Amino acid sequence: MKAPDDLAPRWFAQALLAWFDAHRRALPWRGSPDAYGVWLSEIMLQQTRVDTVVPYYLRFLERYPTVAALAEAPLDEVLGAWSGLGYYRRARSLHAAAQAVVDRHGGSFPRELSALRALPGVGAYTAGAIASIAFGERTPLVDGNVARVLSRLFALGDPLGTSASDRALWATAERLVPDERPGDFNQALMELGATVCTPDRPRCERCPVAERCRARLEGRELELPVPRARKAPTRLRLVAAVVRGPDGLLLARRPAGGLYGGLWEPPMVEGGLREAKATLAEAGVSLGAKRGAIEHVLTHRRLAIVVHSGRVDGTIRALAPYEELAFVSDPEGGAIGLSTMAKRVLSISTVEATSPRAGRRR
DNA sequence: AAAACGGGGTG
DNA sequence: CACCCAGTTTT
Repeated sequence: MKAPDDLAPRWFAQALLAWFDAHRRALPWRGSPDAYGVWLSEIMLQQTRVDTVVPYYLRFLERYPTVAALAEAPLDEVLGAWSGLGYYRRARSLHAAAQAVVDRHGGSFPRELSALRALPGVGAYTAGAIASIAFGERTPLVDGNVARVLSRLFALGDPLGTSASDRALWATAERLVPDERPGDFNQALMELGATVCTPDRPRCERCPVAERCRARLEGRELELPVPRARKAPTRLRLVAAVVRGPDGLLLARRPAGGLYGGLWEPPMVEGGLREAKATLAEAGVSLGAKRGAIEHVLTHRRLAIVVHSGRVDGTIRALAPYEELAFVSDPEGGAIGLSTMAKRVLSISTVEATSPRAGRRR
């Protein structure tokens, strides 16, 4: 694979850095970045927008000022602070990585790419971000923004997400990243993608490198990058039982791996009402009146959830695949992890209690 | 190499 | 509604 050389790396870095110095957004993790802050922000920013991350980042930093403080916190509390951010495995990895930094690196982050890469939740992108931004190492990185910018600049036509595309993008990024200010350069590339070289309406008139952008010169900026093929989301029908007892709400904890791993929710089972009734009965929960229904949409899944009230008959028994069932007095207090989906199910039954006609929200 | 993994903003 | 976001991990 021949590296494109129609764009001189030095000129490119100079133009991009000058633009970045004039147009960079003021974000809470910028300024004088330490490895802990960079790492925390980068984990949160994985597949998550800047505006969404900012309040979580500030809250985390206040609650866990150091990596040691985070390492000592209970996992359930960290999941509680993460609730609503999504991709909950990140929170579990965050906690495990904090403990690894304390146990294996004496409480300070390593600066070698391989050591960073070995931390849970840290892949090629995040390792490159920490190494370049926090430690000034000449390390490339490729995220969604960089992929789009480079695809257009060099007219890279491989569909995103393929190994061919990955190879070309990382090789290109590696060639461009300068010895001086590699962290600023990487952030500038991402900033350009986020604010100028946007997916739908690129503002080429504001782009500092438009004069040497191949896609622009060929009038193909809207055709690149070629998106990866998308699979239709699978549909899932679920029945949820909202059980209120004297000690609070009956919640179930999901298994650590997989969807909503480690989070709590009202017990729910897959399938139709008849099937759900039988399964829940085995766990000692009997289903009452229907309270409403919601549809919760994920990237690759559509959950149709019918919400019933429920009652415990005698003793509660295990309910697969949940790890544990327990009555919780203050589910949204932050002591445990609760997904937005679970909160919606709970709000349905709460709203329903005072206003019987309330159906689907949003 | 492909699929799983959340949630929300945007046009 | 479709797309996509400062990706990583597992299969």
